[in-house]
Amino acid sequence: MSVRVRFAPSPTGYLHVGGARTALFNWLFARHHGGKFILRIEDTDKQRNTPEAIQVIYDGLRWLGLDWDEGPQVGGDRGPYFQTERDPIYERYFERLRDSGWLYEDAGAWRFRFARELIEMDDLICGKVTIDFTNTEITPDMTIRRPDGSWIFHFANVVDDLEMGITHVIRGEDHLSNTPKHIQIFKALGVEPPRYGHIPLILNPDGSKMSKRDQGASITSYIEGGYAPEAVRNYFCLLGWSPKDDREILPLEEIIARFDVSGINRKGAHFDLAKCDWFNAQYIQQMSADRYRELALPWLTTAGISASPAQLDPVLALEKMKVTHFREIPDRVSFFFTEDYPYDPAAVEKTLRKPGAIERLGQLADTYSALELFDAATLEGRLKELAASLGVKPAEFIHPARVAVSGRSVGPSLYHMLEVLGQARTLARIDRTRKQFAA
RNA sequence: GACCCUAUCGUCCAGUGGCCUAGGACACUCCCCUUUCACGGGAGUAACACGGGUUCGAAUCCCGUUAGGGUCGCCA
Repeated sequence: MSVRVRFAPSPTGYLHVGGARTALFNWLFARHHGGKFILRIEDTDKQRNTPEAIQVIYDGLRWLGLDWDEGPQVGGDRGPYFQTERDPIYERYFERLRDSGWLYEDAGAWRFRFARELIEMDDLICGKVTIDFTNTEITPDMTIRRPDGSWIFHFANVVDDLEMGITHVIRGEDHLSNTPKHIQIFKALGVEPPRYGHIPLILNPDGSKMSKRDQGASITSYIEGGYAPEAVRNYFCLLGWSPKDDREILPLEEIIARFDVSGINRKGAHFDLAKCDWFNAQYIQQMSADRYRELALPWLTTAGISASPAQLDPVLALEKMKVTHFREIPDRVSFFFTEDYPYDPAAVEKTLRKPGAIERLGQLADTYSALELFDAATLEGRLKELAASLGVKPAEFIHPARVAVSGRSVGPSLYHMLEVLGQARTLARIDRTRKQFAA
């Protein structure tokens, strides 16, 4: 029997990291086993059910690279994939249950009469769990249909999993206590329930339950925060799962090959954005120039910077080892793309106003204007020679030069920065700076 | 409150009875590299929740306690 798993979010207007991680584990499970990953939208809560809220789910999953084999937008022969469109199916199962005596009416609502017995389940992650249904006080019967005819989650969820041929239900631990109830319905229907695996929840750094407002809780915050999806996905994979060999940066193909539900931890994981940031920086460092530019481009465009790949790549390369989030890039490289860059007042005060600084800029410009080869190594050699010949430290030239051409006291390696800037622009910038800050 | 799950450095993981004076990573501190900021390299601080068993031997198995989380809806 081939594996069929599903991610069944309800549209709430955002995609929670916990949900995304659940989707990711289902997806990995499906890909590992060559099965199907199905997306089903549990949109029975009419108030929150908006096109925008559903779009957020699509966007989040697609961003993380979690493509679904069946579901909205891609179709499939077990649809429809929106619960609001599955009424006739629920009706059919409802009648079946009612006619075989499992249901009874109570104040207009329909309730499912639990079998009063012990329900044993063998969870893929938590192991054997037994729930005692013999006490009606502790486990009262369950409503499955409201007086207005609408369906309760437990019922619709079970019917959908059954109808869609779901073989493994991998979901958050918050459903662990619900599962025996679901198994009861499967048994009443005379159907073998799927295998269940409950993954631990993701907690805030302080151990509290992560909710909407918490930092890093929403997938949108990663999309808008300048993260590389492959980095975030890699970090999420390691939240509750590991390859067992201490490696952390892993290519997706390898994760798919090694992923296994039995390797999922039973302990809730505290979310650590600092580590997620580290993954992002690592991925950026190891990224191809094309991918790096591709991810940087939207940020540059938004900042009003437009240039050809040929112009962009050398500049971006200068910052590759320093960037943690793509959103930092426009600010880091802006001075390359305008001659009207601002001078940081603190840098001016500390460096350009230093006695002799402007004069040294003139000496450096003289040296550099004579150069025929304007590459980093030459630039460094000449600057150091110049400093030595005048008996001053290279820093006396380096710092003013940096401020002169960039307006800042921090930035890329000076010589590489000048090489990328080119001789003409370098000399023009030094010249203009000298005039502007001449004593 | 009842029921269920869980319990190794601050955090994420490794560890499934002897290889553990507990390993890796993030974060933090220090050093090196670098006359910027980073990257990189090196070093360091830091944990088996507690109490009982079982065993020649326990982080690993059992019981209890404590703590954390989850579920108890005509929400999903």
